[in-house]
Amino acid sequence: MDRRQRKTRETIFKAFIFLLSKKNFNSVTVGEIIELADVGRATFYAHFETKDFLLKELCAELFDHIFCAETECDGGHNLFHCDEKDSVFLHLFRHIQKNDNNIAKLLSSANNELFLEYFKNGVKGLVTEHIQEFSCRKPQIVPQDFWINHVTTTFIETLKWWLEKEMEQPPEMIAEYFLQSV
Amino acid sequence: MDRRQRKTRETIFKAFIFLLSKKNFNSVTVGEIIELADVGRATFYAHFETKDFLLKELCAELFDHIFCAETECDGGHNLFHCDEKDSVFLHLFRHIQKNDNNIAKLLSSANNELFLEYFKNGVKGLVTEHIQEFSCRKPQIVPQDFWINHVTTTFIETLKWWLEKEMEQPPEMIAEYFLQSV
DNA sequence: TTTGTTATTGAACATATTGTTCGATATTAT
DNA sequence: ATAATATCGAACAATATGTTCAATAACAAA
Repeated sequence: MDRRQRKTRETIFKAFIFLLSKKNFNSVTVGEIIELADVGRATFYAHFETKDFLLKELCAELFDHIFCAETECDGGHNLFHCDEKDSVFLHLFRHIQKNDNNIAKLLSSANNELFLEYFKNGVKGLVTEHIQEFSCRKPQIVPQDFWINHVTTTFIETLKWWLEKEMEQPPEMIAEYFLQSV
Repeated sequence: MDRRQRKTRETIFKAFIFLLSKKNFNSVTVGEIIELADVGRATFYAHFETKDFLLKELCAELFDHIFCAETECDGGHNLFHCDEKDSVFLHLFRHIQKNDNNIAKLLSSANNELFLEYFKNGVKGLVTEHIQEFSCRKPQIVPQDFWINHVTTTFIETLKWWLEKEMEQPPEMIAEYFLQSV
Protein backbone atom coordinates (compact mmCIF):
# COMPACT_ATOMS: atom_id res chain seq x y z
CA MET A 1 0.00 0.00 0.00
CA ASP A 2 1.14 3.50 -0.89
CA ARG A 3 2.78 5.33 1.99
CA ARG A 4 0.46 8.32 1.40
CA GLN A 5 -2.55 6.08 1.68
CA ARG A 6 -1.27 4.54 4.89
CA LYS A 7 -0.59 7.97 6.35
CA THR A 8 -3.98 9.51 5.63
CA ARG A 9 -5.69 6.31 6.70
CA GLU A 10 -3.92 6.45 10.04
CA THR A 11 -4.51 10.16 10.63
CA ILE A 12 -8.20 9.69 9.86
CA PHE A 13 -8.36 6.79 12.32
CA LYS A 14 -6.57 8.89 14.95
CA ALA A 15 -8.91 11.83 14.53
CA PHE A 16 -11.91 9.53 14.57
CA ILE A 17 -10.80 7.83 17.78
CA PHE A 18 -10.18 11.19 19.42
CA LEU A 19 -13.63 12.47 18.49
CA LEU A 20 -15.28 9.24 19.64
CA SER A 21 -13.69 9.74 23.04
CA LYS A 22 -15.34 13.18 23.23
CA LYS A 23 -18.83 12.59 21.87
CA ASN A 24 -20.99 9.83 20.54
CA PHE A 25 -20.79 8.35 17.09
CA ASN A 26 -23.91 9.99 15.66
CA SER A 27 -22.82 13.50 16.46
CA VAL A 28 -19.34 13.09 15.01
CA THR A 29 -19.46 14.57 11.50
CA VAL A 30 -17.28 13.89 8.50
CA GLY A 31 -16.46 17.60 8.49
CA GLU A 32 -14.98 17.38 11.98
CA ILE A 33 -12.97 14.31 11.10
CA ILE A 34 -11.35 15.79 8.01
CA GLU A 35 -10.70 19.09 9.76
CA LEU A 36 -8.95 17.36 12.66
CA ALA A 37 -7.15 14.92 10.40
CA ASP A 38 -6.34 17.80 8.06
CA VAL A 39 -7.21 15.97 4.86
CA GLY A 40 -9.36 17.00 1.95
CA ARG A 41 -12.98 16.04 1.79
CA ALA A 42 -12.48 14.09 -1.42
CA THR A 43 -9.63 12.20 0.21
CA PHE A 44 -11.86 10.99 3.01
CA TYR A 45 -14.43 9.64 0.61
CA ALA A 46 -11.69 8.04 -1.47
CA HIS A 47 -10.82 5.96 1.61
CA PHE A 48 -14.18 5.33 3.25
CA GLU A 49 -17.56 5.05 1.61
CA THR A 50 -19.40 6.37 4.67
CA LYS A 51 -18.86 7.02 8.35
CA ASP A 52 -20.22 3.57 9.13
CA PHE A 53 -17.61 1.93 6.94
CA LEU A 54 -14.94 3.93 8.73
CA LEU A 55 -16.19 2.48 12.00
CA LYS A 56 -16.22 -1.05 10.64
CA GLU A 57 -12.70 -0.81 9.29
CA LEU A 58 -11.47 0.66 12.55
CA CYS A 59 -13.02 -2.24 14.45
CA ALA A 60 -11.43 -4.70 12.06
CA GLU A 61 -8.01 -3.09 12.49
CA LEU A 62 -8.34 -3.08 16.28
CA PHE A 63 -9.81 -6.47 16.99
CA ASP A 64 -9.11 -8.87 14.18
CA HIS A 65 -5.49 -9.61 15.01
CA ILE A 66 -6.40 -10.41 18.61
CA PHE A 67 -8.78 -13.19 17.73
CA CYS A 68 -6.68 -15.15 15.30
CA ALA A 69 -3.67 -15.57 17.57
CA GLU A 70 -4.27 -19.29 18.07
CA THR A 71 -3.36 -20.12 14.49
CA GLU A 72 0.11 -18.63 14.78
CA CYS A 73 1.05 -20.57 17.90
CA ASP A 74 4.79 -20.44 17.29
CA GLY A 75 6.79 -17.43 18.50
CA GLY A 76 6.89 -15.51 21.74
CA HIS A 77 4.41 -12.98 20.41
CA ASN A 78 1.56 -15.36 20.92
CA LEU A 79 -0.96 -14.01 23.37
CA PHE A 80 -2.62 -17.32 24.04
CA HIS A 81 -1.45 -20.73 25.14
CA CYS A 82 2.00 -19.47 26.10
CA ASP A 83 1.39 -20.72 29.62
CA GLU A 84 -0.70 -23.85 29.81
CA LYS A 85 -1.90 -23.03 33.32
CA ASP A 86 -3.45 -19.69 32.41
CA SER A 87 -6.73 -19.52 30.59
CA VAL A 88 -7.24 -17.82 27.26
CA PHE A 89 -9.50 -15.37 28.99
CA LEU A 90 -7.00 -14.21 31.55
CA HIS A 91 -4.68 -13.42 28.66
CA LEU A 92 -7.41 -11.39 27.01
CA PHE A 93 -8.01 -9.37 30.18
CA ARG A 94 -4.27 -8.78 30.49
CA HIS A 95 -3.95 -7.71 26.90
CA ILE A 96 -6.78 -5.22 27.21
CA GLN A 97 -5.32 -3.75 30.38
CA LYS A 98 -1.99 -3.14 28.67
CA ASN A 99 -4.02 -0.86 26.41
CA ASP A 100 -1.57 -0.94 23.54
CA ASN A 101 -3.89 0.31 20.91
CA ASN A 102 -6.72 2.30 22.40
CA ILE A 103 -8.89 -0.77 22.82
CA ALA A 104 -9.72 -0.16 26.46
CA LYS A 105 -10.24 3.52 25.72
CA LEU A 106 -12.80 2.80 23.02
CA LEU A 107 -14.46 -0.06 24.88
CA SER A 108 -15.18 2.27 27.78
CA SER A 109 -16.14 5.35 25.74
CA ALA A 110 -19.68 6.63 25.31
CA ASN A 111 -19.82 4.42 22.23
CA ASN A 112 -18.79 1.23 23.97
CA GLU A 113 -21.94 -0.55 22.77
CA LEU A 114 -20.70 -0.08 19.23
CA PHE A 115 -17.33 -1.66 19.84
CA LEU A 116 -18.49 -4.29 22.29
CA GLU A 117 -20.95 -5.59 19.73
CA TYR A 118 -18.09 -6.08 17.28
CA PHE A 119 -15.81 -7.38 20.01
CA LYS A 120 -18.42 -9.96 20.98
CA ASN A 121 -18.06 -11.82 17.71
CA GLY A 122 -14.40 -12.44 18.39
CA VAL A 123 -15.02 -13.52 21.95
CA LYS A 124 -17.71 -15.90 20.78
CA GLY A 125 -15.21 -17.59 18.51
CA LEU A 126 -12.80 -18.04 21.42
CA VAL A 127 -15.55 -19.34 23.68
CA THR A 128 -16.71 -21.81 21.05
CA GLU A 129 -13.20 -23.23 20.80
CA HIS A 130 -12.82 -23.53 24.56
CA ILE A 131 -16.37 -24.50 25.40
CA GLN A 132 -15.36 -27.95 26.68
CA GLU A 133 -13.63 -26.23 29.62
CA PHE A 134 -17.05 -24.96 30.70
CA SER A 135 -19.19 -27.93 29.74
CA CYS A 136 -19.03 -29.53 33.18
CA ARG A 137 -20.87 -26.52 34.64
CA LYS A 138 -23.53 -26.44 31.94
CA PRO A 139 -27.04 -27.24 33.22
CA GLN A 140 -28.49 -30.24 31.38
CA ILE A 141 -31.61 -28.53 30.18
CA VAL A 142 -30.10 -25.54 28.36
CA PRO A 143 -29.22 -25.98 24.67
CA GLN A 144 -25.60 -25.77 23.56
CA ASP A 145 -25.95 -22.51 21.63
CA PHE A 146 -27.66 -20.93 24.62
CA TRP A 147 -24.74 -22.01 26.76
CA ILE A 148 -22.11 -20.65 24.36
CA ASN A 149 -23.99 -17.38 24.21
CA HIS A 150 -24.21 -17.22 27.99
CA VAL A 151 -20.50 -17.80 28.54
CA THR A 152 -19.68 -15.21 25.86
CA THR A 153 -21.94 -12.51 27.23
CA THR A 154 -20.77 -13.21 30.77
CA PHE A 155 -17.24 -12.49 29.58
CA ILE A 156 -18.34 -9.29 27.86
CA GLU A 157 -20.32 -8.09 30.86
CA THR A 158 -17.47 -8.90 33.20
CA LEU A 159 -15.22 -6.81 31.00
CA LYS A 160 -17.72 -3.94 30.93
CA TRP A 161 -18.00 -4.04 34.71
CA TRP A 162 -14.22 -3.95 34.99
CA LEU A 163 -13.93 -1.01 32.60
CA GLU A 164 -16.57 0.93 34.53
CA LYS A 165 -14.49 0.38 37.65
CA GLU A 166 -11.58 1.79 35.67
CA MET A 167 -9.74 -1.53 35.86
CA GLU A 168 -8.73 -1.09 39.47
CA GLN A 169 -8.71 -4.86 40.05
CA PRO A 170 -5.85 -6.97 38.69
CA PRO A 171 -6.73 -9.04 35.62
CA GLU A 172 -6.19 -12.27 37.60
CA MET A 173 -9.02 -11.32 39.94
CA ILE A 174 -11.33 -10.39 37.07
CA ALA A 175 -10.63 -13.67 35.32
CA GLU A 176 -11.52 -15.40 38.59
CA TYR A 177 -14.80 -13.45 38.84
CA PHE A 178 -15.61 -14.51 35.31
CA LEU A 179 -14.80 -18.17 35.86
CA GLN A 180 -16.65 -18.31 39.16
CA SER A 181 -19.85 -16.74 37.94
CA VAL A 182 -20.22 -18.85 34.84
CA MET B 1 -53.50 17.01 28.81
CA ASP B 2 -55.28 18.45 25.81
CA ARG B 3 -56.85 15.80 23.59
CA ARG B 4 -55.10 17.31 20.57
CA GLN B 5 -51.76 16.96 22.26
CA ARG B 6 -52.44 13.34 23.19
CA LYS B 7 -53.51 12.55 19.64
CA THR B 8 -50.49 13.99 17.87
CA ARG B 9 -48.20 12.53 20.50
CA GLU B 10 -49.65 9.09 19.87
CA THR B 11 -49.58 9.36 16.09
CA ILE B 12 -45.96 10.48 16.22
CA PHE B 13 -45.10 7.51 18.45
CA LYS B 14 -46.93 5.15 16.10
CA ALA B 15 -45.14 6.46 13.03
CA PHE B 16 -41.82 6.34 14.85
CA ILE B 17 -42.33 2.73 15.95
CA PHE B 18 -43.31 1.73 12.42
CA LEU B 19 -40.21 3.34 10.94
CA LEU B 20 -37.97 1.78 13.59
CA SER B 21 -39.27 -1.63 12.58
CA LYS B 22 -38.18 -0.92 8.99
CA LYS B 23 -34.78 0.74 9.39
CA ASN B 24 -32.35 1.75 12.08
CA PHE B 25 -32.66 4.79 14.28
CA ASN B 26 -30.00 6.90 12.58
CA SER B 27 -31.54 6.67 9.15
CA VAL B 28 -35.03 7.56 10.33
CA THR B 29 -35.51 11.28 9.64
CA VAL B 30 -37.83 13.79 11.23
CA GLY B 31 -39.22 14.42 7.76
CA GLU B 32 -40.30 10.81 7.42
CA ILE B 33 -41.88 10.80 10.85
CA ILE B 34 -44.00 13.89 10.31
CA GLU B 35 -45.00 12.78 6.83
CA LEU B 36 -46.17 9.38 8.11
CA ALA B 37 -47.78 10.87 11.22
CA ASP B 38 -49.24 13.61 9.04
CA VAL B 39 -48.41 16.46 11.38
CA GLY B 40 -46.73 19.76 10.71
CA ARG B 41 -43.03 20.20 11.19
CA ALA B 42 -43.55 22.86 13.82
CA THR B 43 -45.89 20.52 15.68
CA PHE B 44 -43.24 17.86 15.96
CA TYR B 45 -40.73 20.26 17.45
CA ALA B 46 -43.39 21.60 19.80
CA HIS B 47 -43.62 18.10 21.26
CA PHE B 48 -40.05 16.80 21.07
CA GLU B 49 -36.86 18.76 21.25
CA THR B 50 -34.95 16.29 19.06
CA LYS B 51 -35.21 12.77 17.70
CA ASP B 52 -33.26 11.49 20.69
CA PHE B 53 -35.78 12.95 23.11
CA LEU B 54 -38.54 11.28 21.14
CA LEU B 55 -36.78 7.95 21.65
CA LYS B 56 -36.35 8.56 25.36
CA GLU B 57 -39.98 9.47 25.90
CA LEU B 58 -41.08 6.44 23.92
CA CYS B 59 -38.93 4.21 26.11
CA ALA B 60 -40.36 5.82 29.21
CA GLU B 61 -43.92 5.28 28.00
CA LEU B 62 -43.24 1.67 27.10
CA PHE B 63 -41.19 0.45 30.04
CA ASP B 64 -41.86 2.60 33.05
CA HIS B 65 -45.23 1.16 33.98
CA ILE B 66 -43.85 -2.39 33.85
CA PHE B 67 -41.21 -1.81 36.49
CA CYS B 68 -43.30 -0.13 39.15
CA ALA B 69 -45.95 -2.83 39.34
CA GLU B 70 -44.80 -4.03 42.77
CA THR B 71 -46.01 -0.86 44.46
CA GLU B 72 -49.61 -1.33 43.29
CA CYS B 73 -49.90 -4.89 44.60
CA ASP B 74 -53.65 -4.81 45.02
CA GLY B 75 -55.92 -5.64 42.08
CA GLY B 76 -55.93 -8.41 39.50
CA HIS B 77 -53.93 -6.28 37.06
CA ASN B 78 -50.76 -6.85 38.96
CA LEU B 79 -48.15 -8.57 36.87
CA PHE B 80 -46.01 -9.70 39.76
CA HIS B 81 -46.59 -11.62 42.95
CA CYS B 82 -50.07 -12.74 41.91
CA ASP B 83 -48.93 -16.33 42.23
CA GLU B 84 -46.42 -16.93 44.97
CA LYS B 85 -44.96 -19.97 43.23
CA ASP B 86 -43.97 -18.13 40.06
CA SER B 87 -40.98 -15.90 39.98
CA VAL B 88 -41.07 -12.24 39.02
CA PHE B 89 -38.99 -13.10 36.02
CA LEU B 90 -41.32 -15.68 34.61
CA HIS B 91 -44.04 -13.04 34.74
CA LEU B 92 -41.85 -10.66 32.85
CA PHE B 93 -41.17 -13.23 30.13
CA ARG B 94 -44.90 -13.90 29.89
CA HIS B 95 -45.76 -10.25 29.70
CA ILE B 96 -43.30 -9.64 26.91
CA GLN B 97 -44.59 -12.60 24.94
CA LYS B 98 -48.15 -11.29 25.12
CA ASN B 99 -46.75 -8.34 23.17
CA ASP B 100 -49.49 -5.92 24.20
CA ASN B 101 -47.67 -2.79 23.37
CA ASN B 102 -45.02 -3.43 20.74
CA ILE B 103 -42.37 -4.18 23.35
CA ALA B 104 -41.27 -7.47 21.86
CA LYS B 105 -41.37 -5.95 18.40
CA LEU B 106 -39.05 -3.13 19.40
CA LEU B 107 -36.78 -5.28 21.54
CA SER B 108 -36.13 -7.54 18.56
CA SER B 109 -35.86 -4.82 15.91
CA ALA B 110 -32.63 -3.66 14.30
CA ASN B 111 -32.47 -1.11 17.10
CA ASN B 112 -32.81 -3.58 19.94
CA GLU B 113 -29.58 -2.36 21.55
CA LEU B 114 -31.23 1.01 22.01
CA PHE B 115 -34.24 -0.34 23.84
CA LEU B 116 -32.47 -3.10 25.71
CA GLU B 117 -30.13 -0.57 27.24
CA TYR B 118 -33.10 1.33 28.59
CA PHE B 119 -34.89 -1.88 29.53
CA LYS B 120 -31.86 -3.00 31.50
CA ASN B 121 -32.28 -0.27 34.08
CA GLY B 122 -35.73 -1.53 34.96
CA VAL B 123 -34.58 -5.15 35.14
CA LYS B 124 -31.73 -4.13 37.40
CA GLY B 125 -34.22 -2.63 39.83
CA LEU B 126 -36.20 -5.86 39.90
CA VAL B 127 -33.08 -7.95 40.35
CA THR B 128 -31.88 -5.77 43.19
CA GLU B 129 -35.16 -6.29 45.02
CA HIS B 130 -35.08 -10.04 44.51
CA ILE B 131 -31.37 -10.60 44.89
CA GLN B 132 -31.75 -12.69 48.03
CA GLU B 133 -33.36 -15.41 45.90
CA PHE B 134 -30.05 -15.72 44.05
CA SER B 135 -27.65 -15.12 46.89
CA CYS B 136 -27.20 -18.82 47.68
CA ARG B 137 -25.63 -19.35 44.25
CA LYS B 138 -23.34 -16.36 44.49
CA PRO B 139 -19.64 -17.28 44.58
CA GLN B 140 -17.99 -15.94 47.72
CA ILE B 141 -15.27 -13.99 46.01
CA VAL B 142 -17.39 -11.80 43.70
CA PRO B 143 -18.61 -8.43 45.07
CA GLN B 144 -22.32 -7.80 45.51
CA ASP B 145 -22.66 -5.22 42.73
CA PHE B 146 -20.83 -7.54 40.35
CA TRP B 147 -23.33 -10.24 41.22
CA ILE B 148 -26.36 -8.00 40.73
CA ASN B 149 -24.98 -6.92 37.40
CA HIS B 150 -24.37 -10.52 36.39
CA VAL B 151 -27.89 -11.66 37.22
CA THR B 152 -29.33 -8.65 35.40
CA THR B 153 -27.35 -9.12 32.23
CA THR B 154 -28.02 -12.85 32.27
CA PHE B 155 -31.72 -12.02 32.23
CA ILE B 156 -31.27 -9.55 29.39
CA GLU B 157 -29.16 -11.94 27.33
CA THR B 158 -31.61 -14.75 27.93
CA LEU B 159 -34.34 -12.49 26.64
CA LYS B 160 -32.28 -11.51 23.59
CA TRP B 161 -31.58 -15.15 22.82
CA TRP B 162 -35.29 -15.91 23.09
CA LEU B 163 -36.26 -13.03 20.82
CA GLU B 164 -33.72 -14.14 18.21
CA LYS B 165 -35.34 -17.57 18.28
CA GLU B 166 -38.63 -15.75 17.69
CA MET B 167 -39.95 -16.87 21.07
CA GLU B 168 -40.61 -20.43 19.94
CA GLN B 169 -40.03 -21.77 23.46
CA PRO B 170 -42.70 -21.28 26.14
CA PRO B 171 -41.89 -18.61 28.73
CA GLU B 172 -41.73 -21.27 31.46
CA MET B 173 -38.82 -22.94 29.71
CA ILE B 174 -36.99 -19.65 29.18
CA ALA B 175 -37.43 -18.74 32.83
CA GLU B 176 -35.94 -22.13 33.65
CA TYR B 177 -32.95 -21.53 31.34
CA PHE B 178 -32.42 -18.22 33.07
CA LEU B 179 -32.65 -19.63 36.59
CA GLN B 180 -30.44 -22.58 35.78
CA SER B 181 -27.64 -20.65 34.18
CA VAL B 182 -27.31 -18.02 36.85
C1' DT C 1 -73.06 30.81 22.91
C1' DT C 2 -69.36 33.70 23.55
C1' DT C 3 -64.70 34.50 24.80
C1' DG C 4 -60.02 33.81 25.78
C1' DT C 5 -56.49 30.22 25.51
C1' DT C 6 -53.87 26.89 23.33
C1' DA C 7 -52.51 23.51 19.59
C1' DT C 8 -51.83 22.90 14.91
C1' DT C 9 -50.74 24.27 10.34
C1' DG C 10 -47.94 25.35 6.30
C1' DA C 11 -44.69 27.76 4.40
C1' DA C 12 -40.55 30.01 4.42
C1' DC C 13 -36.03 30.39 6.22
C1' DA C 14 -31.03 29.90 7.70
C1' DT C 15 -27.82 26.50 8.70
C1' DA C 16 -25.42 22.18 8.57
C1' DT C 17 -24.26 17.71 6.60
C1' DT C 18 -23.62 14.53 3.00
C1' DG C 19 -21.53 12.73 -0.91
C1' DT C 20 -19.78 13.94 -5.74
C1' DT C 21 -17.05 16.13 -9.32
C1' DC C 22 -12.92 17.93 -11.52
C1' DG C 23 -8.77 20.17 -12.75
C1' DA C 24 -4.40 21.23 -10.57
C1' DT C 25 -0.61 19.71 -7.71
C1' DA C 26 2.42 16.70 -5.23
C1' DT C 27 4.18 12.10 -4.30
C1' DT C 28 5.41 7.59 -5.47
C1' DA C 29 7.30 3.56 -7.94
C1' DT C 30 9.62 1.78 -12.18
C1' DA D 1 12.56 11.00 -16.43
C1' DT D 2 8.10 9.24 -16.77
C1' DA D 3 3.77 7.30 -15.89
C1' DA D 4 0.60 6.27 -12.36
C1' DT D 5 -1.74 7.62 -8.45
C1' DA D 6 -2.98 10.16 -4.07
C1' DT D 7 -4.17 14.44 -2.43
C1' DC D 8 -6.06 19.00 -2.59
C1' DG D 9 -9.52 22.56 -2.56
C1' DA D 10 -13.21 24.45 -4.08
C1' DA D 11 -17.54 24.20 -5.78
C1' DC D 12 -21.82 21.72 -6.18
C1' DA D 13 -26.59 19.51 -5.58
C1' DA D 14 -29.28 17.18 -2.41
C1' DT D 15 -30.91 16.38 1.94
C1' DA D 16 -31.77 17.15 6.97
C1' DT D 17 -32.20 20.11 10.94
C1' DG D 18 -34.36 23.34 13.77
C1' DT D 19 -36.74 28.06 13.97
C1' DT D 20 -40.07 31.59 13.00
C1' DC D 21 -44.61 33.56 12.22
C1' DA D 22 -49.14 34.63 11.00
C1' DA D 23 -53.47 32.21 10.11
C1' DT D 24 -56.62 28.72 11.51
C1' DA D 25 -58.79 25.29 14.24
C1' DA D 26 -59.98 23.03 18.62
C1' DC D 27 -60.53 23.50 23.29
C1' DA D 28 -62.21 24.94 28.19
C1' DA D 29 -64.75 27.92 31.00
C1' DA D 30 -67.92 31.66 31.55
